[in-house]
Amino acid sequence: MSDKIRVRIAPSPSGNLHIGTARTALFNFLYAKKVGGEFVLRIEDTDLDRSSEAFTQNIFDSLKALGLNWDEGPDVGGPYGPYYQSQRFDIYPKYAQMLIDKGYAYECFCSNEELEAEKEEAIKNHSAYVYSRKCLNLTDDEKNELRAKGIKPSIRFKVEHKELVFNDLVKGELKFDTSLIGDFVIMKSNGTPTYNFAVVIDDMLMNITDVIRGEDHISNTPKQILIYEALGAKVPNFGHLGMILAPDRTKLSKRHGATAVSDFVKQGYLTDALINFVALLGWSPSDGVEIKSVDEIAKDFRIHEVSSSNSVFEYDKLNWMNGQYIKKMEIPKLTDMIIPFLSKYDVAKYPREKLEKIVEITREPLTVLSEIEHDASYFFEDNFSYDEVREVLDKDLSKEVIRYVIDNADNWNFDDEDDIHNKLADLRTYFKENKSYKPKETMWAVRAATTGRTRGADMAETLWILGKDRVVERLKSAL
RNA sequence: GCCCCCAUCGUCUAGAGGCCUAGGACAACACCCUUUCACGGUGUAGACAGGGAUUCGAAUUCCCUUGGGGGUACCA
Repeated sequence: MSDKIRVRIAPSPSGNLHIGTARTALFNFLYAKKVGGEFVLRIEDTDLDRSSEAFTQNIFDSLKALGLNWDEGPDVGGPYGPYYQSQRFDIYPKYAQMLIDKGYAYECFCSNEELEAEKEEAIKNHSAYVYSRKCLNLTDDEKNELRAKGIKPSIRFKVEHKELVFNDLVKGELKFDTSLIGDFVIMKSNGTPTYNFAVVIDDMLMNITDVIRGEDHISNTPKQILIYEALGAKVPNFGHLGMILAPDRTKLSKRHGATAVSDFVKQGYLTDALINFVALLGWSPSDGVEIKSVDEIAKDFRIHEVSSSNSVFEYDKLNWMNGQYIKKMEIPKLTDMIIPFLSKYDVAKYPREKLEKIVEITREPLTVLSEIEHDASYFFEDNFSYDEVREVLDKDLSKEVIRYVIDNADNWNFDDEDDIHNKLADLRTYFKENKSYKPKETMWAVRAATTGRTRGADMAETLWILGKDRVVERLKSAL
C-alpha cells in the first residue's frame, strides 16, 4: 500500500456549492497538491429527498470554475468507486454486522418516546445525555419477541469509555471523554447508515489518509475514530477549519445574501478572485503578497499555519480583490465575461473593436462585473436623461464650451483617438487662457453633455467610440 | 442543561517569552497625481477581551471569568 496522501471533499447535493464548502475543498486541494497527493470528490446524496441532480451539476461546475479539479470522482471515476454515496448502500450493512459479531455494536429496539424521555431526564439532572444501554443485553428470545411485534431495530455502536486523544492538523491535541458520548446509532431502523457510519466506511474504503473539514465536525470525530478502531482500520489524520461567519457573526446563510459560488459569479465576481479571497480566510502568505493563484498558494501552504478561529466574511476586501483581478485581466477575455452583464443593451451595435475599447476604458473602477451595466450605459442608450447633470449644463460656461465644440466639430477627426485627445487639450487651453475656465470645468461640460454624467471614462476615447454624429447630436440636445 | 472549539486594529491577519513603543492588507480619513470618477502614491487614525499565576521579562505559557462559535438526532 502506498503512503500517498489522499484527501476528499464530500459535499451533499442539497444545495448549490456553498462558499464554505469551496474553502474546505480548497484547503484539501492545497494540502494534497503540495505533496503530490490525490484529491477525491464524493457526492453524499444519501438524503434522496433533499438531493438533486441540478445541485450535483452545480457542485461539479463550481469546483471546476474555481480550478479545484479532482483526481477521482463521480464523473471521472477512479479505482475506489462508486463515488455517489447513494450507490454504496449495499456495502454498509455487512460492516455493521461485522461490528455486531465482534461485540462492538448491538441492536436497539427503543422507541422514539423512550429515547425522548431519557433525554429529558438528562437535562433535568443537568447531566449529559447518554443512551441508557437498555437494549445492550437483550437475549435472543427478547429480541425475537420484539421483532415479532414488528419493531425494526436500529444498530448502535457500543462506545468504550476512555479518554480519546487525537492530534488535529490545525488545532493540535484534542481530548474527549467518550463516556459522555453515548452509544450512537450507526444503522437506522430502515436499514440505511447514519452519516457518521457511512463516512467512516467510505473514507476507509477509499483509502483517505487525511480528513480536512469544518470544525462543525469536531464532535463527530471521536465517534468516527472509535469506529475506525473497532474495524481495525488505520485512523486518518483529522484537521478542523474554523467556520466562515457572516458579518453578524452567525453562520453564513442565504439570509445574508449570496452563499453559493454560483451566486457570486452571477453577481460578477471572478472565480479567481473568489478562491483567492477565501484562501485568505484563515491562511496568510509568508511573503505578504496576498494576490496569488491557487498554484502559488499551494507552494506556500502549510496546514498547521491555518488559523484555528472562525473568520467573518466581509465584502470590502472581496470587492477590492475582485477589482484587482478585473484590472489584470486580458481585455478580450474580460469582454467575453462582461457581455452577459450588458444583456439589457444591444451590444451588437458596436464592432468588437469598439466593444473591447468600452471594456478597456470602463473597467478601472469596477469592483463587480455587474456594475458595467450602469457605468457603460451611455454608450448604449442615446436618449438618456440629463437630470443628473442639470446643474452643470445650466452654467453659462458649460453652454459656451458646448457651443464651441459643436461649431468646431468639423475640424476634429473623430476617427482618430489621438486627434480627439489633442483637440480636447487645445480646448482646455483655449478656455483657460481666454476665459480662465478651469480645465476641470471645461471637461465637465463636454462630459455632461455627451454622457449625462459627471464622472466616467476617459473623454477622448469615449468620444471616439460614440463617433462624430452621436457626439454632435448629444451636444445639441444638451443645450 | 451537557460537551467541544475559539479569542490581536471595524474586518482578514503577522506574531510560536525578550526583535512589539505589536507589522501588513481591506475599509475609513487626509494629502498628492489628474480632463471627472477611479486607479496609483504618501500619510493619519485604529487592537493584544478582563483578572490572576509562572518568569528577570508575556500578545506569546497555565488557570479563572467573560464573550463568540459549533455540537448535543434513527440530518448530513
